[in-house]
Amino acid sequence: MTDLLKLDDQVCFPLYAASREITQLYNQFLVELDLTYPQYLVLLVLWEQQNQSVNQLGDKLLLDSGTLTPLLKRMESKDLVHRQRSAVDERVVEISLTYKGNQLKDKAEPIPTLVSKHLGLTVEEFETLKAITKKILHYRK
Amino acid sequence: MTDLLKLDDQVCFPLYAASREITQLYNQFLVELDLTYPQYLVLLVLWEQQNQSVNQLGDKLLLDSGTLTPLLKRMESKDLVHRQRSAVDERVVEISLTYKGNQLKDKAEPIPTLVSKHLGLTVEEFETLKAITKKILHYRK
DNA sequence: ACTAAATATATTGTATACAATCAAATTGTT
DNA sequence: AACAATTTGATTGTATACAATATATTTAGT
Repeated sequence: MTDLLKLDDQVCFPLYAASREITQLYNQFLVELDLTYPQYLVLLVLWEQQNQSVNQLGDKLLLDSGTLTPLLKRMESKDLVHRQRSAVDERVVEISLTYKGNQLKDKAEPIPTLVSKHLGLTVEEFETLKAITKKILHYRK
Repeated sequence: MTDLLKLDDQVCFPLYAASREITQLYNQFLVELDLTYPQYLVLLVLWEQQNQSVNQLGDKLLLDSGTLTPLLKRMESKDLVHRQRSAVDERVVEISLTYKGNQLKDKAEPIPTLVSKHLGLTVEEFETLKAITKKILHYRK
């Protein structure tokens, strides 16, 4: 039987390495926009819905406040987002896009296509990969 | 047509999130062995071949010295590995397993199976995921 | 109204990642 | 041999990740 502890037989390692690989690939394009991949993800979520709490962002990106708070502060210092305490509930911090943050959407538009081309996967492979990784995420709690 | 910038349509985000998810899952089991997931990966490689340079580890794990050097020093301080300059080439640092690092293999053996069960993917899904992520890694240069 | 529990974010501490730079050692060429 | 180019790790600086804890606020139960 195969050795359970052989690096080459594990699924988790290529997944882990491929994830880093793609992040680096994105970063190559994002550096022109002075963005990192996680910052770009925050913008994706905000472009879909202008105003969201830290909590809502964390739910969608599966990131906790220990990651998001400093990340959002860096984005605020780059004038990409506003951070403001909710008047209704003082515990909530509302994140909204600045003009600059909004404007970046056009420049970001071509990036997913560029990344896809670099990866060289077929359409079926993309769909399969998306389906399986989403299935993994559904088993969390 | 679909919005290219919708989070839910991107492949890269579920891959990124699933990778973090699996790392956390591994860490839940590895914390008993006082290991992190990247440290466990280093041990995987060393269990296959007792003695390797930092460079060889980096080639296999696709990590650079900026990550590996401090990681290996932490592992050295936990008495899991030895770090020693090569006598043949003084630039090379040879990493070898300590007795303790060797002994951990038995305790680590059941972990991949436990993780697999938690993920709840079929055998076909595992194989497909492995194949696609490995394909992604082959496009690096 | 009072107070315990729950919620939302922030902080702290540790551990990756990785780009960029540096330094030492080795190799290749003349 | 002399020396430029290459190789190998280490270092520095910045940016995630995330567990654990802390703090402020709100909600719920009596």
